[in-house]
Amino acid sequence: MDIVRRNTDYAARLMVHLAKHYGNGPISTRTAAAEEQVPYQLACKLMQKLNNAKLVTSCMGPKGGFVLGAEPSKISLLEVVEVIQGPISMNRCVLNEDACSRKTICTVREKLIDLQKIITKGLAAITLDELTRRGRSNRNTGKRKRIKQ
Amino acid sequence: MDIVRRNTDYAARLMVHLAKHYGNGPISTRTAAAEEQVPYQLACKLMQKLNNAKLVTSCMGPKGGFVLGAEPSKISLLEVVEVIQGPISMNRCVLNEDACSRKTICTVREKLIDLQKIITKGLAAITLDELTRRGRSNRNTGKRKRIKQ
DNA sequence: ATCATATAAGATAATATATGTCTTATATAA
DNA sequence: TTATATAAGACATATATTATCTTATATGAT
Ligand code: SF4
Ligand code: SF4
Repeated sequence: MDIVRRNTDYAARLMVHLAKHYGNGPISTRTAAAEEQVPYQLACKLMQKLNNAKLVTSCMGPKGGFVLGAEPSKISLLEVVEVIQGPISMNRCVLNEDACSRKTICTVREKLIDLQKIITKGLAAITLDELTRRGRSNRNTGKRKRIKQ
Repeated sequence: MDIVRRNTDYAARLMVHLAKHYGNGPISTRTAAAEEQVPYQLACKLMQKLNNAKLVTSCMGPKGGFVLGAEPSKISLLEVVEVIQGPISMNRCVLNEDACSRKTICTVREKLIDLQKIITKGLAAITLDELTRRGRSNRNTGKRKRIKQ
């Protein structure tokens, strides 16, 4: 099972789509879903969730659609993940204090808590803003492979 | 759904148990399962998987059981995770090159690949060895950064 | 006012995955 | 030979995710 689930991936695509068109008025779910290859009915449900969480704002009626709830640079991938699939959980004992009776004698738990923090911070650092920038977004990671032959 | 699944958690407990008794001959699954509060039949299946992966060695017959396949300091939590639940996958496109047709135009994928590497390295850095040491194993006051590249 | 378009909400079905249990076979020390 | 323990895999159950379907509601345009 993937950490980022399919629906979350769909939602991320839709959010990036909105980010790309930020400032140009509402984008209908139908067109966003079509362009981002997300099943339309599913897209509707996902947009509802995002709307409830105020990550987007709905505009009903013809010529309606959704607009980002904030600037692309203010919305992180972590927020999308948490809205769609809930918080990241390294193990059941990490979020739920009394999920495991062995908590007090367990040596693994603390390690997993540390790791979870790292993951969460990593996702929080990815903004929609940078996800709209194609090709040049990883210029400062020292990674540059992809030199065309 | 938790990143570390229940069966993996069980397996980790069993492995830590074996690590605690490393050098004292084989430990039967029955006693390990009882002490670590793992359903016996499930424990058998998990030990089989660990055995196939050479993380433990089986000794059949009475007074038999399992012994770690290597020193506790040589076995990481990552290995246990991968044997029981398969490799960590941030998203389906990360491991499976052709899981998504959008791969070439996707800005999210590279970010997730980076994150996955961090998680994997984090799990690989946790050895059974340190999981046997109880009572605040991070004596250097919680500042465990430096995940080795 | 009416209509076409688009969101809102939630029930339901279909899949996929994970977990737990059971049965039978096999190896080996005592 | 026997008691103990692993080996292997079928089977059943539980849970979670994904997809679809239906009905209701809001709103701009005609
Ligand atoms: S055994 Fe430890 S790591 Fe596993 S669920 Fe319990 S407290 Fe968490
Ligand atoms: S859209 Fe991007 S991140 Fe999502 S599965 Fe496809 S390649 Fe991976």
